[in-house]
Amino acid sequence: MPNKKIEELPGKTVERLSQYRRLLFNSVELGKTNIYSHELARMMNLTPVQVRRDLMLIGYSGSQSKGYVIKDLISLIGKIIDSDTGQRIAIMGMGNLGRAITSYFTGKREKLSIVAAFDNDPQKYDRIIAGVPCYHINKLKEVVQKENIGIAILTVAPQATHEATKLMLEAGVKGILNYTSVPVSVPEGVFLEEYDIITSLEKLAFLVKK
Amino acid sequence: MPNKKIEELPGKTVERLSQYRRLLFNSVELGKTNIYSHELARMMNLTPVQVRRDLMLIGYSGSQSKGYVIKDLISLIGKIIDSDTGQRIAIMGMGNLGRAITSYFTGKREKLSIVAAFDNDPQKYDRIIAGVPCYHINKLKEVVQKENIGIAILTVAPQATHEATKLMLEAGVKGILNYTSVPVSVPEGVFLEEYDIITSLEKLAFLVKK
DNA sequence: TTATTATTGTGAAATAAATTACAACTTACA
DNA sequence: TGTAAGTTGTAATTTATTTCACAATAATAA
Repeated sequence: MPNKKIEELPGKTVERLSQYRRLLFNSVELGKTNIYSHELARMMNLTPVQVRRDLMLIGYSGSQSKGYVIKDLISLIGKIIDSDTGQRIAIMGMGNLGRAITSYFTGKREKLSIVAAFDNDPQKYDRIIAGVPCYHINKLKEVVQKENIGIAILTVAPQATHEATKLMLEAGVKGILNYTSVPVSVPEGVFLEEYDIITSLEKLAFLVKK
Repeated sequence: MPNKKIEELPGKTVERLSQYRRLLFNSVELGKTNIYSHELARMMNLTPVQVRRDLMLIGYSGSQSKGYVIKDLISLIGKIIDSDTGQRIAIMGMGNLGRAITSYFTGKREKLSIVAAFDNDPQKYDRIIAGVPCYHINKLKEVVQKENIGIAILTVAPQATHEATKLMLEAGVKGILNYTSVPVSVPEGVFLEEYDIITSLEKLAFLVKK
């Protein structure tokens, strides 16, 4: 029976679901049809019980003899984490990192597409970069609304972070993925994920040093 | 009084310390000498009590009237998270993402430096890219040991992830920052941080959809 | 001097996430 | 048939992290 409160899934579980699905795609390509919790666990560097608990939370049941049916599981994870209509994404700042993320990402997910980029460098706007049309930021609100963009990825220079965030929020995006080194704030109802390379490296350096 | 067990700081606290320090550098440049927990909290999108607790955990005390002394705090955070001798880092895979990270990072931290890159594309190895010497992977072990590299950043293609990890572990790195979309495993005593763009976006899309 | 306000420091409680322990089921096969 | 091995599902516990509640302190102004 599916969980009554699927929207209350732990954040960590949601992250792992995304990764399970990716590994399951690979397994399908290798011709597998079923998979055990311990196989998924080993691929992800987790314990089998963690895998089973995550799947329990989304209401999926396997069989004791065959484990989980891969294609059903892929499809259920899709129902839970994908938006029905697809999510449209904008990338703010077409520097090295912006371009790298755009090329890396494009075409990887049917339900998630980067449909616009913004920059204020004349070398960049009014052309197509990494397969995505790049606009001057004075067109931001118009494009975000016309293209129905719900998520923004920030890859601008540190000093431009707050202005970029402000523009995106005014244009109405509901989620921000911040890759700059500057923390940002968002109002109630908007979601934020922040990943900063320097922080990650400093944390690792701390752990290694101990 | 400094915490007896500084090496048992919560991981989240370590991450925030890195970010506090960065914001404190900015504040110093703006001419500030002291700062209150609520100011730091607002800049980081946290509660003041969380800031105070983090500082408590590292054994730093402020004053009720003046708050915290910025330069002392910067220096204490440095003592805790920086390695005395500095940490040397290698980047594995000089594609778009590898180059973007290298250029973004270079020179940002005195105690952390990217000193080598590895790739197996003849267009890339045996030259300097983004300011860093790039070697063929058959020189990996030699260079890692000679350069005393303790941390590796993985930015290779998905299918190369496991081989890249294996080589780095054999060469003796103690920390891996994995930016590929493939989960990796590390043995006891090696630290791992994983950040995958697709997972982050899928998580955001899930949150936005709710 | 005393009350008021703003701050830090921290024990205790609440919340989030991972792990343990084990019941229940299925298959293989002695 | 019975039992051993391997699996899933989940309650209970443990661990990690955040938040609440409030005591203590310092500065300010009545």
